Amino acid sequence: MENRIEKIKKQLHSQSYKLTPQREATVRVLLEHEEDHLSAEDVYLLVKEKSPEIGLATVYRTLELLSELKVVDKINFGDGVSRYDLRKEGAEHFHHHLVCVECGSVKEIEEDLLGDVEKIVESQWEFKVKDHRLTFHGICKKCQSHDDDK
Amino acid sequence: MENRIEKIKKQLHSQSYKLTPQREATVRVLLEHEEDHLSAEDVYLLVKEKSPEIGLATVYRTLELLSELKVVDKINFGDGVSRYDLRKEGAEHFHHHLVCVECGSVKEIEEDLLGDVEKIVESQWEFKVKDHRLTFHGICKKCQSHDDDK
DNA sequence: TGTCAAATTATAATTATTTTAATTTATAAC
DNA sequence: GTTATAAATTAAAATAATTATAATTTGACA
Repeated sequence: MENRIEKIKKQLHSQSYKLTPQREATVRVLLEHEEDHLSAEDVYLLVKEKSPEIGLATVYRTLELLSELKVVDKINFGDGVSRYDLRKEGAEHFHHHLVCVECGSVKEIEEDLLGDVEKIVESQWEFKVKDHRLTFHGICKKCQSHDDDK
Repeated sequence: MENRIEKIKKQLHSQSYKLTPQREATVRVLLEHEEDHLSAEDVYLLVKEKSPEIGLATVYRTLELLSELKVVDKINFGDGVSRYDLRKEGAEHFHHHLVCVECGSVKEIEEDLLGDVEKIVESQWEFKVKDHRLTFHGICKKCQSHDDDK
């Protein structure tokens, strides 16, 4: 964990930003909840447990900054809140998501399934792809088996 | 155009909703701007030109209703506003989007490029796919040629 | 150590959307 | 056709998410 913070610190410094205590606290929360898809408010409340003096606006600014540096990805599942995910180390692409419409759980797919599709888009629509967002809405494994009970 | 309105009317009736004048005016605006990706506010302003007495809340409720009936798709490009797209007639799937990060233009791909990917997701993650959202962020053809000028 | 820029805080403002309560409209029973 | 009933609409207020503002603090460095 510490070395990932070190890395992020260097990334910030390379763009002449500093890793302030508030920013560090925010990053730590993100690291501790890598599996979740936290909203800004979620992050704020978690950071507040450790550093009660932090302000919500700072969390927003920090997340925005981390998003610009591609340390986190800002996603929107259409529920009106932005969520922030740490990019996996070395991950080039934005990972995909499986959102269950029954229980609301969100699972991540880290594999890049879009290689071929991107090639098609680039050649057929002459569109230079920089990034992508892919979300599937459906029913997760768990809910499928629950449905059997009925 | 009229027969598409007829169809939507029937769809509403089948769920015991009515096609009120306000709803009809809203649908007409959507039909007239099929290529665009209008926000609720955009729709409201356009509807207002023809039916100045309509309220914003009604537009929201109508769009929400149409979205439930799968007449329109509600999308979010991450800019903080929800946008509403009429589903193409008979279109089973949610179409894909190409968002240009330079000029902000949005292009639609109606072809479904995800057939294979969905199969993989269904078998490998045991996730029953109902719908998907796929957006590419990148540089559109026009902006690519502009960049050459520099 | 004093100075300057960057960062933070608390608060207010803004934007998008939803809710509420009152009113209108349409549907259907009589 | 009136009257009762439910659905839909309006205008206004409320809420939720996010951003901007102004004052203050922090930290790097001359």
